[in-house]
Amino acid sequence: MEQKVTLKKLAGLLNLSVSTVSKSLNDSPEISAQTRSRVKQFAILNNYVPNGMAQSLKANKTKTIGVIIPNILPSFFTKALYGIESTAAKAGYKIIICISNESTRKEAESLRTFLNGRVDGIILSLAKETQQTQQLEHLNRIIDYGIPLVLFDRITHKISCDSISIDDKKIAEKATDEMHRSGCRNIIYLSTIFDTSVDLQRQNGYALSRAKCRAQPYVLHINENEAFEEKLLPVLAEKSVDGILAADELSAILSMRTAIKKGYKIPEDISVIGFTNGFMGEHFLPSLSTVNQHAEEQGKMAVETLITRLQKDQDSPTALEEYLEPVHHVLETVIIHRESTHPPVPKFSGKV
Amino acid sequence: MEQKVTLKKLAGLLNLSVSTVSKSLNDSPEISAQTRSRVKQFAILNNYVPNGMAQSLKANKTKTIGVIIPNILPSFFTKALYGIESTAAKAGYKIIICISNESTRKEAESLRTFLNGRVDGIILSLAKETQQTQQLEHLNRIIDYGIPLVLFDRITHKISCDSISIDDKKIAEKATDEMHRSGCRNIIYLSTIFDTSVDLQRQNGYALSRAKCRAQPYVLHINENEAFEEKLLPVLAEKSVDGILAADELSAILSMRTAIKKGYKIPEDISVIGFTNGFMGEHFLPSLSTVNQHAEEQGKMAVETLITRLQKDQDSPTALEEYLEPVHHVLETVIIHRESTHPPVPKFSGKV
DNA sequence: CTGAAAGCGCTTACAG
DNA sequence: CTGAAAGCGCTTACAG
Repeated sequence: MEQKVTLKKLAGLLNLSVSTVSKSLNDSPEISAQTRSRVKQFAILNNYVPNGMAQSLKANKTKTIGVIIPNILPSFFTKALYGIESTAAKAGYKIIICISNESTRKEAESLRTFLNGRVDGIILSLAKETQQTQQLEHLNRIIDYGIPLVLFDRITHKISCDSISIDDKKIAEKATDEMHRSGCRNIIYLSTIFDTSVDLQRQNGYALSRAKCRAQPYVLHINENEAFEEKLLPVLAEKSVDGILAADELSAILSMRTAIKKGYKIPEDISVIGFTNGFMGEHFLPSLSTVNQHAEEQGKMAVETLITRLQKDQDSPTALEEYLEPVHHVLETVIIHRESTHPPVPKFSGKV
Repeated sequence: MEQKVTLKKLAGLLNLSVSTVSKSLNDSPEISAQTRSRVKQFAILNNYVPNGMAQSLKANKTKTIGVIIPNILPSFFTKALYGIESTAAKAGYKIIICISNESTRKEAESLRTFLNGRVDGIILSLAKETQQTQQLEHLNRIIDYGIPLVLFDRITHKISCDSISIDDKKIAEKATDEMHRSGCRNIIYLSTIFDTSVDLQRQNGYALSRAKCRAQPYVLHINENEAFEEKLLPVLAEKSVDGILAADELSAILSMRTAIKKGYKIPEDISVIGFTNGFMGEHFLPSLSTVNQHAEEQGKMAVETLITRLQKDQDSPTALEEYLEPVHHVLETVIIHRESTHPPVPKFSGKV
């Protein structure tokens, strides 16, 4: 391991000034073509790599994005992260990732460390606890600080920043409608992610659909540490359930598993629609009909929105920034029909 | 968004020198207790956050770790990343993550950007292409540069650095042995990650076990874009397959799925053991018996090993470093028996 | 106990 | 076309 080679060292060896070397490497027209190429060759020869910390300090930007997600194991977040990483990489940005583990404290801590100038902007999906308690001071601090923030999936409109989401309410309503049209009469809503914004929206959409059919909505919340069988099976029996809208992939799979083990047939006895389009649902037997949340696309949009914001900040004086309204991207979603539901029945279109 | 508050600004407002303010905030005993607390209070009042870039530049360390993984979607890597993130966070390190997408070029590019001093050390699992072609120059460059590198899971011993892995050969042999003892006679080896180090090791272990039974090994490689049914079903029929050792979770699930759809019963007709302990295998019907690769633990060990190395580097003069031999941690693994295999038959222990 | 100065490795107006 | 100087925001020997 040799001593680190710096501009200064290069300059010494070349008998040039640090400025000239720096300008040459940055291809400044100020410097003669000859010197430029000489310096560049010499730099390569010496394995020179500019110090990113010094560059960032000088330029006051880091070309890195801070990403905070509540959890990495559900495939929605894994895929979103993939979308974020690949889009950021293409744009020349690095990503620093933090997992809040659904805890507001951890979320706030990660956010605080991002105040130190290591990231140009932040992409975040809120922790369950944050959405439950609505403690948002740590987010507002970031905004006050002037660090661009983009929320995705688990968002809030109580703070002023860009966001990416899907229309959870609308698609949940549609999914419930479709199950109803295919013959399901006793559809329940099942969730393990209760009190998140997405859960609430999906629940609303579900309730709306039920109301249209003058059916009583039934919402079942199961904790991750609770026994699925114990909570689910009594409900299936009592309510003669023939349709389940599950707010996340895991609970969709677990309910199919539980039902099948008990002797129910899917979709003959019970139809199931889940959220997120992950491997688990795709490869289960029967494969899961599901709302495609476009996880990767959400990640991609989050990065693009953030970068756009960063560029605007750069162009316009800080005062102008107040005029830049937050943008809220709502992605179109779609239901992927697979084996856990009956074939979809077309909507009655007599009116048209 | 106010102007950023710096030491200089603080010093101006307090009528103190920058040095005194800096020392106070760092609780230097040089400064009187009174001044210290006055400065600290004032700093909090002004929402002062030290600039991390400047600190890193000065200290020549960043408290961040670069992580390069080939792919983020397979649950092994998702879980490993989780282990890395949580362990790093506990130790006060941030992680920058890059996904090589199994490409040597991308791996090398990410590695090159890590040369710029943004990370203190690197954790990496090799891209498939890198393992196939054995191009390792980009890794050696990192070593020459003196940046500590820890390899995990997909490792190589051709470069001199720390590594974390499991004994893939031994556990594959054991898994095959167990299927044999439970009555399987025609066990095949199935993989979609061929030519990785782990695939080769598992194949070796499998072959060893087959040899002990004087049985012919049969290795089936399927590409991700190939139709699973077309490749697998003929083999199942021709070879009267009654056992499958699958080198990854996805191919284990896909083979169960394919076999079940064709009318085979699992484990009655065919036993299946997979690798990685992920949700998909855990919740499939039947649930998958699998080798626990301790993904999270590997991630954790990788971070701990790296941090140990960083501390050694700090303590010892560079010359001494040559004497610090690489350490290779090989984690103990275990087979988790679930529904895709017959209950394990105890090993014949007459010798004891 | 406090402060002036140098330096981490860069970039960039400004002089010559 | 080249270079000296200032500065990004910190820390830390060294003086006083």
